[in-house]
Amino acid sequence: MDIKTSCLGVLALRPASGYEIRKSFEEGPFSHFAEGGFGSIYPALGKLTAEGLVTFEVEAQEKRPDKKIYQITEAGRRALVEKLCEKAPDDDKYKSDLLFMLFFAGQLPADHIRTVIDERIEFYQAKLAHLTECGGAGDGSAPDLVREFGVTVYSAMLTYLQDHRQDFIKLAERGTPAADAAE
Amino acid sequence: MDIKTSCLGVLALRPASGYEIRKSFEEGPFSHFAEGGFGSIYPALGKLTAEGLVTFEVEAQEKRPDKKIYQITEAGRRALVEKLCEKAPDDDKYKSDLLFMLFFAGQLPADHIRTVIDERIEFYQAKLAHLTECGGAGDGSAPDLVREFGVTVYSAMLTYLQDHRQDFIKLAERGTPAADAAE
DNA sequence: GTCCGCATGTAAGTAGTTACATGATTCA
DNA sequence: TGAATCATGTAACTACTTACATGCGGAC
Repeated sequence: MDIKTSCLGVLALRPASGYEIRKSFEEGPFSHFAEGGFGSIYPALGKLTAEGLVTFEVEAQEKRPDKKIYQITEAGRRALVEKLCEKAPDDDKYKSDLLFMLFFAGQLPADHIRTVIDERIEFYQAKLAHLTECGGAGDGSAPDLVREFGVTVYSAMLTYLQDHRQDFIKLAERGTPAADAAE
Repeated sequence: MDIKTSCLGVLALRPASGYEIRKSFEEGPFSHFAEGGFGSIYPALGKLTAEGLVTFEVEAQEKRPDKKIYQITEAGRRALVEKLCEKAPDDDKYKSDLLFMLFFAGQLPADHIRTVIDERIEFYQAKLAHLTECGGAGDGSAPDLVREFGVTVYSAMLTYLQDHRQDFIKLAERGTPAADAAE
């Protein structure tokens, strides 16, 4: 999702500063679909303000730059709904750099394959742990259902990687050219 | 994966023209991780040629622009391996516009939710059909294993959507604000 | 005493998308 | 007759990333 809509999404839940928006991209419920650094968030908030989709209040702080607390406006909520109602493109075309790499497992060093798979397994385990622990009580709310989706997908990928880790490593050790079996 | 590496990946399997590379982004085994239109492919091939990573031969055609058949060089193969050995970033952070939208199911029209979910279910079914029918014979090659990964992931997402279609539609009908249950 | 968290922002650069430009052939 | 496939490419634009700029306070 584009950065302006992502910011609007976060602000639809509660007012926040640019810094807090960034944090919620990393930790909160939005960490599964949004991303962006300060270099994109601050300009985005500026544009949203200019368009009247958000407003902000300055909270003075000692020894730190003043904090700007952004709040979504009614127009902002309408804009968010409008954006979300635009026909969803074929986003979830599953584009994965890991898969791209594994496709060429036969031409790559076995050590590299092993390392990357193990790192990814750990990553998925951490994601799942996070999703499970901080998860809602299965209350059927939208955020909870979306969380469950994440659990489903990450579990599937984790299981697959664990089951096929050895297969990929063997391919790398043997050196099987990917071209032979390509469609 | 960036466009230059994607092109190199396709050419590592067989020589191809820019037009054919585009097709393989849509249909071939690369359709799960690569994408890009002519506007990015042709400039990328130009740069790869300048860097000596690919070469091309012109195949004259009547009544059509001459076809340029690109071929990967040894340096190109080395560059591909090098690129694939660069530490894979946290790419597979599962970023999904569908999930972003469903997170706000309570604020959106039920019709929209229904349509989008149904479209996505069909999309996954088509993907799975394609992966199953044109799939390798379970020969354990890298492309085959990667195909299997695709089947695993798409199946998981399909099942989830089918199981929770009604839940999301009900949320939209009732109008449950997402904010209430947010982390 | 060095790194991390808090807090904002700008400037330059990269990479990719979209629209345009051209044009024959084949299929419905 | 209209759309899709084949075939290449450029120009303008959009959007995002990375690096820079500043600086206190607290933890290790």
